[in-house]
Amino acid sequence: MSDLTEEYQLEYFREEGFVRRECPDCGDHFWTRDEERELCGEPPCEEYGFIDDPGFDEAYSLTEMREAFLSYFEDHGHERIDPYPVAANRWRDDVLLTQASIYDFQPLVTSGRTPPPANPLTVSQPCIRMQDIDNVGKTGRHTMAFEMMAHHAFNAREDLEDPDQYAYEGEVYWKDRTVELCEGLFEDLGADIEAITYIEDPWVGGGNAGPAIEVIYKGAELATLVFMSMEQDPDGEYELKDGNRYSPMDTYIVDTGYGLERWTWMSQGTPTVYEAVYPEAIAFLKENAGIEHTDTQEDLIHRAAKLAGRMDIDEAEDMATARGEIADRLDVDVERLEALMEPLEEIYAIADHCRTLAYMLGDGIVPSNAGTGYLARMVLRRTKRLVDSVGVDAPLDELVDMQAERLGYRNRDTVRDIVRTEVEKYRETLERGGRRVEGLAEEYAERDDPIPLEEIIELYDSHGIQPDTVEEIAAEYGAAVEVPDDFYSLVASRHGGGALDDGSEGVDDRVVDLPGTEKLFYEDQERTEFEAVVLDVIERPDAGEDGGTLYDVALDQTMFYPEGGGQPGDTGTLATDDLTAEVVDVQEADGVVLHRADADPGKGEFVRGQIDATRRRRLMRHHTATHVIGHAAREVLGDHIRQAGAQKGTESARLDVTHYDRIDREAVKTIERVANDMVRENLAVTQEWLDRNDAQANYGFDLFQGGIPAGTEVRVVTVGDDVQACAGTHVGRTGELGAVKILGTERVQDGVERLVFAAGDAAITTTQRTEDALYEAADTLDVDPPAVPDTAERFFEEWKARGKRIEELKEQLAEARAQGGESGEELDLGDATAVVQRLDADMDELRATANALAEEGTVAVIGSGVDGATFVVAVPDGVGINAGEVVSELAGRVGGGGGGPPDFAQGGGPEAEALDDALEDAPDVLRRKLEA
RNA sequence: GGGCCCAUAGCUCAGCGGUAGAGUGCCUCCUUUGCAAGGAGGAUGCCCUGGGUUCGAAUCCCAGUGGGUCCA
Repeated sequence: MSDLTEEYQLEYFREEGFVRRECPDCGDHFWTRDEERELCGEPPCEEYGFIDDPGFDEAYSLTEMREAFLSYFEDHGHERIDPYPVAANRWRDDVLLTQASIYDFQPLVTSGRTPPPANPLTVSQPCIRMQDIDNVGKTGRHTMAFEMMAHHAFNAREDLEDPDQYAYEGEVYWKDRTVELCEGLFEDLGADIEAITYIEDPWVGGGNAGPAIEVIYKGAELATLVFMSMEQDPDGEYELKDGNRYSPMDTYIVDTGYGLERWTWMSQGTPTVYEAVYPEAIAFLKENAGIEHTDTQEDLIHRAAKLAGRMDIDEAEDMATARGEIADRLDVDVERLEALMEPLEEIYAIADHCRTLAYMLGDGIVPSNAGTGYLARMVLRRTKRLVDSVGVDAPLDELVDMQAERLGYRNRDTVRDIVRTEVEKYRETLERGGRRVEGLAEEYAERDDPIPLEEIIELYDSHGIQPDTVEEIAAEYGAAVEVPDDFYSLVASRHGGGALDDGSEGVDDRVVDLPGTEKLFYEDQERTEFEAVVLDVIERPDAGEDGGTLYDVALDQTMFYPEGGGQPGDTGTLATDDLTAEVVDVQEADGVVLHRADADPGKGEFVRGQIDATRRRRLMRHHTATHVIGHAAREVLGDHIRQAGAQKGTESARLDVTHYDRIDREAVKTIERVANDMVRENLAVTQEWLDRNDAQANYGFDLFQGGIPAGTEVRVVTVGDDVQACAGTHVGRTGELGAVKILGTERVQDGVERLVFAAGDAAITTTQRTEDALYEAADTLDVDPPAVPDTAERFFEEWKARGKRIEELKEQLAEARAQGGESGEELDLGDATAVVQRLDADMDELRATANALAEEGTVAVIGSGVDGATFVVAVPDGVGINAGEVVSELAGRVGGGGGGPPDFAQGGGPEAEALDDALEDAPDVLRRKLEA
């Protein structure tokens, strides 16, 4: 077994006269030009040495520093590329947010399947790390949003037998050049390169690993140089810090990260990073919140900030303890320090959070209850709480907009609209929650009990109310609340970890060995017949719907479109001279199209393929219509509209789009109109294979609506102004759609709306179905279709009025019966009288009659033979008979049951024929109950 | 992607197998006529939709629709 020590013996270090040392404090090995140096230079071994003593020649703003970095690397042979969105889930499904520049190139570029946009390249990539959220503002150095400046080089081993297997070849540069470039940058900025230390710190992550170097200057880690060159391998020769074994890869990648904010901070030497990065925002917020400091206070803040930078808040779990220690060192009162620092910390956090929101919303993330949208919602709500707590009265959308403007976003109106909508939603949630808590607090305060933990968890988990909010409100009502320290892990335990089902079917070995199928459907989308050779037939382990055996037939070429991109696979037939096999489904695995058929045409046979042309045409129309609808929706609702999913069928299709509000009827009609304008213009639908990096550079990230495909080339489908990477089949011109009809919308989740629509003959069919329903309703009401709404309303109103009238009449009837003589025979029970009567009416009438009798002071036993046998028994006040018991006994005789309160009960059973017998026994039952 | 919660009068909600309720708003009258006035009376419900269980469902079960919320 070997470790990575050898990997750090750089030619560059030798030539430049570096020495390798071991830090006596932390034990790390590092390289330095300074022979006298003992410590590694990284906190906590050493302190920040740049506060009030900047490490570069000049002070740089964020923008200036970014430009200095990018142009330095441009001057040294790197191509500058545009940053990617912060929503990393737009090109990979394993993460939500972009947390490092290398995320831009995972997994397709790093694995060598897709070429990088340039090589070598430099980028300043906006990143968001939610992990640090609690530290933001407090430590002086943590930010949630940051830009990772980077230079990357993608190398492939030069001694490979088959260099073509990767999308890039040969070595661009490796470790020596990387360190040299890094040091050159320091020199350019006027740093004292003698003071830089390079700490050996092997990197492991996501199945890859390699040597890495932390670059420390004046106590701050300014860069990390990662040399990704190994992959996890049980038989690998290197065992690394995660306990796994690794072996070298064919590709090796220079992955660097330079924190833009830290470099800017270093150049200014301000007490905290925030003052260096957001000077305008902080000045604005301070003024708005009315925060002013005397010179002595200012001095104290300055001294406290320096100490805050030294504290490792991650380890000092408890903020209060950390604060206490700082107060001790400064020899001031903790309360005084806290009163001074807390508003400032909140303002720092607000500035950072607003920038985070600007990135998220500007890049098209729509707040939601799921995915990245949920993270955006969390940040927004947290920010709103901070803004309220510190007393800033500027609307949140304005604060976010300030950052969006600075970052150069163009969709600022939409961003503001989203923020306003979200703030309003949050307000409603708080209001709802507040009422709920008040109710609970009152209840428990009355009983003098503390509000149980279960309730607190329920309030948070189901209603989104923070425990401290509950405490606040509860205190007003004098109710106690106990929130344990591990509250949030208790909540987490409520969400039992569901087992991940990995949907990967596992590709059959025989399929892997087959050559990729030639896809004829891209060459001519109108053709429906073809001839092919059967390369292999694999019997499916699972039977078809009717129990018959199914076979996966692989051909050398095919017209059958395999399921993909929301378009179902084609159906049709494969015929030899001897038999015709029905193709019920078509899938693709590893480049091989598998025709799932109900018969085995025989390996090596010639087959004539015929696809179901009508079905295919409908699917094609719906696929093109999906692009048209998506484009129309974006035009009508805004640029944040993106595809969140799609499914095409023969009768209709659906497109899920990201949107922060319900799509109302008016918007639906407008989208429908715009879509049909596109149809009437009869736009050409073109399909071409383009170099992916060119296409991405031309059309931007919005090109990829339905996921990111691998490869050097992408298939691009253009419909008018709409351009998308798409592998599906399409009609030639939009005119072939005939008409597009939106059938409805539904909310899939918060922030995602589903548009259901139909095109062509399907649009006609579905519209006719809706019309049929209307005509039928009109026919029933005996009016013309346009009169249906008014008539329906009138009928409904009348129906309700009639119901009320009937109620009234039943009451009157009941009273008349009770007072009139027809109320059966009276029965003397001694203390009271009773009436036993059969009255074939519904339950309402029975109840009314029994009540009326009871009000007259008579015990009432009424039985009905309508719909089985039912009884109602009413007992006046002061009579010692339990109505429930009487009913229970009577109902038992008709095969049922019953019950109710002692003064009024009802019941019944299915045996109507036993009703009269039961009523005859009723007087006996009453007497017995009275005696009991 | 998963979990949990909710749907009842115009509004806010209670009721959780046995005659649909409260507060507020609304209408009428009285007392008054100043800042959330007081008193008396009254009207207002497909208890979200569809199935099921039951003698009986607003109430229990299942599905759907609409909303809320937490987690990854």
